Amino acid sequence: MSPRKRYWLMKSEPQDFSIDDLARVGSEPWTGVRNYQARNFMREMQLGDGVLFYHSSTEIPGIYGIAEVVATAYPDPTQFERKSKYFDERASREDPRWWLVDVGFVRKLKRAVTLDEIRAHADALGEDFALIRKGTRLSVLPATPAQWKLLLSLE
DNA sequence: GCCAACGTTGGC
DNA sequence: GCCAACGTTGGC
Repeated sequence: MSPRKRYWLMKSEPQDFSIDDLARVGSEPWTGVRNYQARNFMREMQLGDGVLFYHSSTEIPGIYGIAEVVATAYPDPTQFERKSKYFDERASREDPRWWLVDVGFVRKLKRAVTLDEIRAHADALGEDFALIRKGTRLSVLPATPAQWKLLLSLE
């Protein structure tokens, strides 16, 4: 028995990597996460888990598409690449520090669900939704089935 | 570009 | 173990 499907939200700056980029390449290793909490969430992910693809640091922040987990966690190769901006000299292949999953394109939303709209439903989403929790800047965070359903109903 | 909020680092 | 300094995130 495979564990029950779980849901997540993953942020990306569209100038670096957008939902259109994901649509073009099909799937992508989620490199560059250097936050332990976000890393730990990625290590919990299972094949087929649902991902809300969020655009941050852009004119209209919000959820722009749906993706899914297509490879479970493995060491982020950029931590070993000296030329990479994600290089981490404290990491070794025997003892990797950073892990990632591969994310696959599912579909774009018919229209974006903006951060403003998400905030307008803060009460229904509940205080455990980290995206709009004060002071939280996690780039990878969990969503409950109810939160997933509500967010996509705003599409 | 600004800056609030937060995480990490490193001296002590 | 404390905490100041620094770096990063991400909305505005």
